[in-house]
Amino acid sequence: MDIIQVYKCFCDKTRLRILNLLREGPLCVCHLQEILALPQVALSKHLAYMRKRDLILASRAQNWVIYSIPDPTHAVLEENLRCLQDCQSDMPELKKDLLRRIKLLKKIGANCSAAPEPVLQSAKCC
Amino acid sequence: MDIIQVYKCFCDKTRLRILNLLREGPLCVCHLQEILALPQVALSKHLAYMRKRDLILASRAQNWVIYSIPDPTHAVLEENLRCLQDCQSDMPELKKDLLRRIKLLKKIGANCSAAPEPVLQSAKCC
DNA sequence: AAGGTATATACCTTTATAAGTATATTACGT
DNA sequence: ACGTAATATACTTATAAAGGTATATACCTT
Repeated sequence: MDIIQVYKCFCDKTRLRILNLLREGPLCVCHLQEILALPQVALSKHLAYMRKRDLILASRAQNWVIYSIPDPTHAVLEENLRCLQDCQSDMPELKKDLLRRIKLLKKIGANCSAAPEPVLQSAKCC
Repeated sequence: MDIIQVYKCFCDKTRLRILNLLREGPLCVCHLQEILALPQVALSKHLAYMRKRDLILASRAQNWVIYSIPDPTHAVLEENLRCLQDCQSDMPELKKDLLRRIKLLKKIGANCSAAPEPVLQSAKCC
């Protein structure tokens, strides 16, 4: 992993918000979309950007794509993901996003987040 | 300090090399130039880029401008500067730059690096 | 096969960045 | 005042990135 590419991923607000969320656990695109309240295409492109640089991992589960942070990761990435926690005060969005995440997961029963490859039986996302 | 601006500074190889050097102590532009073996204008622009974002500090000493990393700095910056040490293996240039720095400082007597505002009496840089 | 939902890609436009050449600025020595 | 060294800025060009609109792909349900 190229550390410059890691920094490139971190130098955009939307990507920081995405990483901040995935740090807590996997999420499908539609949930990210709901939490971040951003257009689908914007999200999709930022996700592709980070996927291409190996910061995040996509796995398809039926109709949905679940994004997550791969487990054994680079030290720089690890450290900066950890930093995101301390940056909640610098970027109020981060804190709000996490609250919205909890709220959403409570509402839907935490399916997506709990398992990296959830078994979804209905046509409803989680 | 805006953490996104910190990451923007870190996502360029030349800037990483500059920060890696300044981490060890202040340096004037001409020494940076000698160590990094890059055109003056390139250096000057990257320094301006980081100066504008408060990552580095410029202080004039006679004919020279000494760059340094301000002392009480942001946690994210602090952490990533520290990370640079561990990234020596990821980016071999970093290690080589530090060696060239030592060599240069030995040659000139470590003037620039030792004092943030060195007293230079001759027209020779350090 | 057909239609719907979820996600990704193509294409366009605007803005940011990087690197180069030339020139300006600042401070020094004479 | 003049010349010179050190550094910064203006200008140009090329490339990357961000956001938008439209469209394509993948999978599911019927």
